Amino acid sequence: MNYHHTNCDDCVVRNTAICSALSSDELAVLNSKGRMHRLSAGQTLVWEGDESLLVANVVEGVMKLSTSMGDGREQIVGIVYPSDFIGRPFGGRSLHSVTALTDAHLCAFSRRDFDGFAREHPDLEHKLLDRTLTELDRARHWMLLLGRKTAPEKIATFLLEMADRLSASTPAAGTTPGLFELPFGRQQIADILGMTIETVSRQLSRLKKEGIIALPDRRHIQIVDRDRLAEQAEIDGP
Amino acid sequence: MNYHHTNCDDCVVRNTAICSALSSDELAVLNSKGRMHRLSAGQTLVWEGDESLLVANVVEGVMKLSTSMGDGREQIVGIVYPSDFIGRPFGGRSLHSVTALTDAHLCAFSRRDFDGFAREHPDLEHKLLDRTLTELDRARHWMLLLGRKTAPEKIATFLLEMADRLSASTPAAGTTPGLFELPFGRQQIADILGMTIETVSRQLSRLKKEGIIALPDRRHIQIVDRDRLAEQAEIDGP
DNA sequence: CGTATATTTGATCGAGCTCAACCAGCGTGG
DNA sequence: CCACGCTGGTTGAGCTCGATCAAATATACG
Repeated sequence: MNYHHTNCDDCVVRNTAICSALSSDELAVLNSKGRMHRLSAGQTLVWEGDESLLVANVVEGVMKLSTSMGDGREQIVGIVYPSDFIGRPFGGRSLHSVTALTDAHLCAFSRRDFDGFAREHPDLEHKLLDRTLTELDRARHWMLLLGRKTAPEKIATFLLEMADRLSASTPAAGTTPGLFELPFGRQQIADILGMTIETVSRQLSRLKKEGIIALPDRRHIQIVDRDRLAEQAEIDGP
Repeated sequence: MNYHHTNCDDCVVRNTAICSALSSDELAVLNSKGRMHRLSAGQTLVWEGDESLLVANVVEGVMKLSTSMGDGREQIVGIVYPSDFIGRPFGGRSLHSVTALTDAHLCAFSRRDFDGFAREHPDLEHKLLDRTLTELDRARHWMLLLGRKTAPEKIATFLLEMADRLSASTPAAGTTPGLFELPFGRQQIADILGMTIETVSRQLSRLKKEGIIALPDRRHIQIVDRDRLAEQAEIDGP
């Protein structure tokens, strides 16, 4: 069996996802419409251009949002972490694919059900609005990186952002500071930063040689000299 | 005098801006908190990093949202047309500057007033949410262009998008089809597409030489062969 | 008209892409 | 156990697209 109902009381994102806008009673109603959904790494939940049929909260795992061109060029346009919301409520079709990068765990709803419920619960819509505004800020900020930063700047910015985003979720906090596990391979880093896999690899090798980072294995990065990395990111803003 | 109250009944964006969610009575209340604000071309309303103190509907004119780096590199992250909403409601600071590209006409509110009013009017928040979701889709879609498209593809995509966006607003529809007026100079096109002014100029010259577009003057573009232009844009999606 | 500003065009350079070989880890089966 | 192949990552060599530097031309404006 691939999905089933669950009790929100046990939910690890109960207080961080948009559900936090709801009382226990309201949550019970929403819960009756939702289903737990498990995805394995690499599985795609929604394809670019699909009609938007479902929305979900991410409970566990990391996902990517991506668009691609006819010839295979791909751009990752968003990374989604636990307690984030995915899907396009209120009509329309999805303009990007949604794919699991790790095994993932979603709390999913049919868009129809969710739309109806949301319209009756302004606090929920408010939370969603707040989140969407933040995502929009984030996306626009990333446009600066894609349009104007050089390869060294892109990599440095990326590593700093990942360190912040993943430090919380990484294993025991007791481990080496600055160490984290990337939920993606080199090609995906390239697709996030708008460059090629070779350039990503070369830039990482360079940072390693310069002693700014260490690369314990394919998937782990350790930031050794955060200050020098920040220099390379060329902090923005006038 | 730079701004004053106005009557929403005469407002040209009354039925297209988020105000369309409100009844006349509600609108009267909101109106009492708002002020008409005029900006001249080039004026900046909000600076990157500023605390978010005001929000507004654009009534007339075109504006840009932009972020920039210490050394002057700039990326335009959004273009705002009449009936669009600007500003960052619900706390936080603005991550991008907001600047008028043409003389503009805003219906502005203090963020505090707006936040309070919005929270009491779910329909207004809903409209805003819908708009924000659309903007987020648009921004993410643009990330594909910035990260993965070549210069010819960027220019072609840009011209097609501008033709669609501006055809409505351009003077009498009776004019030559495919002709429109750009509200920006070459440097701004470059800052939208993440390239240099020289490359923009060269690409436009090439399209002209190939007979795909005509350039009546600095600010006007006429699309002569839409099909061939669309070819060059390399339509995306798998 | 003359001066400041925007745009085009030309010539050259180099960051990052492409093509290609190489290498490390790792699961499979002889 | 070790050879094998497979996937994913690294490294090298050369080339290309778009950036940079520089100059010429067009347009606006007093």
